[in-house]
Amino acid sequence: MNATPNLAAIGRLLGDPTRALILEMLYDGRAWTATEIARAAGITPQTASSHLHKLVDANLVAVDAQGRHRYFRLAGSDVADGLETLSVLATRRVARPGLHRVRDDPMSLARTCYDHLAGQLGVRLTASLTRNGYCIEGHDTYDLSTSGEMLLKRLNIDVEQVRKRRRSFARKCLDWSERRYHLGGALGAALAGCFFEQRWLQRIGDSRAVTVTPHGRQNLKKLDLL
Amino acid sequence: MNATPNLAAIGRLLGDPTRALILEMLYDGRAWTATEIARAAGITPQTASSHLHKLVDANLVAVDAQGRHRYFRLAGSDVADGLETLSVLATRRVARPGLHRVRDDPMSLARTCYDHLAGQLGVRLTASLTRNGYCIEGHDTYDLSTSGEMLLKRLNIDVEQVRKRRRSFARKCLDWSERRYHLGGALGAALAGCFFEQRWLQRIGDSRAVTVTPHGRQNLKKLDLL
DNA sequence: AGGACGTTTCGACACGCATCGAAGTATTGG
DNA sequence: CCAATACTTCGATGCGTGTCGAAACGTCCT
Repeated sequence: MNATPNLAAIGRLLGDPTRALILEMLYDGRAWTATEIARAAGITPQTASSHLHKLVDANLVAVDAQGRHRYFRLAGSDVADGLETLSVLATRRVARPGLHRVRDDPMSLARTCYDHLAGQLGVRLTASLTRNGYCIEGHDTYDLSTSGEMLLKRLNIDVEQVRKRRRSFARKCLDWSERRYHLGGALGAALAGCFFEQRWLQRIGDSRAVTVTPHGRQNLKKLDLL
Repeated sequence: MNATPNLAAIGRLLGDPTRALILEMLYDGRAWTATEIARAAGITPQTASSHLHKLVDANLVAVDAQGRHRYFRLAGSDVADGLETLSVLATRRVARPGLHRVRDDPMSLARTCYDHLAGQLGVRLTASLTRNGYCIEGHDTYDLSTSGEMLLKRLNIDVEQVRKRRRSFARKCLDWSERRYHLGGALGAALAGCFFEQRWLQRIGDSRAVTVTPHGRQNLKKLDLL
């Protein structure tokens, strides 16, 4: 029998450039129709349909039928986590210690990783949180200090509510562009959600890339988070 | 630009059945020559060589040259971790809640996951450790209690030494066959190493599968770990 | 009911790539 | 220095599968 079941199968599934593109498009949790995806990927709808159903069969993608439209979305945040982990494996190919070039494209500067923040912004925010003692870095997680709880209170985030979620509270998520950890889990999602809600951050078009608004920069600096 | 760089590339790399087989063979950290791998995989040496060099180019596999022999091994434990994560994604395809059939092949019963224990045995040991209060389960990690430290002392494991390692101390590793967490990280490796050393466990042939020796079963029961 | 639109199925084609035989390059041992 | 062994390179072959056109199927709107 196979030691790692269907490893080849899942690899083949992710190995097609078009399917990888589709997964990237679904990465942030939003749902799209097959035709929209086809247009974005530069393929015909029937090709997109074929790919999407392979992904659905593998339970990586879920589909919601609404009338004649079918909305495809990632089956869960764990799929995004898995893909992010895989991206870390992928960047091993350019791993040259000491030769780390800073990249300045929007995606490397700031992006969403499913529902929390990644890229230089994500790593920098996380560093600020630990530097100011709001978060304490563990081996695989972060802990929230009492001052951290107060910070969240000031941001109108209900910490108890966040802790109750059926997922990791504050996991360390490895960043492929920075090759450093940033804050993920329910806490990371809550913070990112708050920033978007306050219009401190906004998405660049329809991509995963994110910019800090002037208003947001001002407030984040005031909190010594930037 | 690509959001998840080379996702398709790494996918294609893992997507070939033969390469997946090779990776499985290297999974436990041991090193093999191209010819040995070719024989095991049922392919010619030149085909194996081709595959191995693609894996080396991607930094997933490292090679040690010794005379006319070249020993290929996994580039690091993080590669094994990434592959295990991917296997979890792969098992989504059969995820039927409530329909979990117990599998009784050796690989599902007990195996190594790089350097710690997985399968039913790994999950069961981990459950015993937490049940007896030796370990406390966190969101992404385990913590060692004072009674747990004493247990390790009885097993002649130097906890301080293990803590010093540059890797997660006691991470939760998700098991593809059990779909439950088991103990990984430096602590998991130390425990597994101890058990092998004492001949409480032994490998089945050259596979990742493991059996508990009668002697081992007796001692593990005495410690209330089985 | 009929037209429009989104989606899926089918069949044909073409490209990519895994595979192997043959030959070439290292390294060891006599 | 030559034979033996391990490994690599090259070129040819064949299979798998991503792709799209054509057409069928559902659903919505008028």
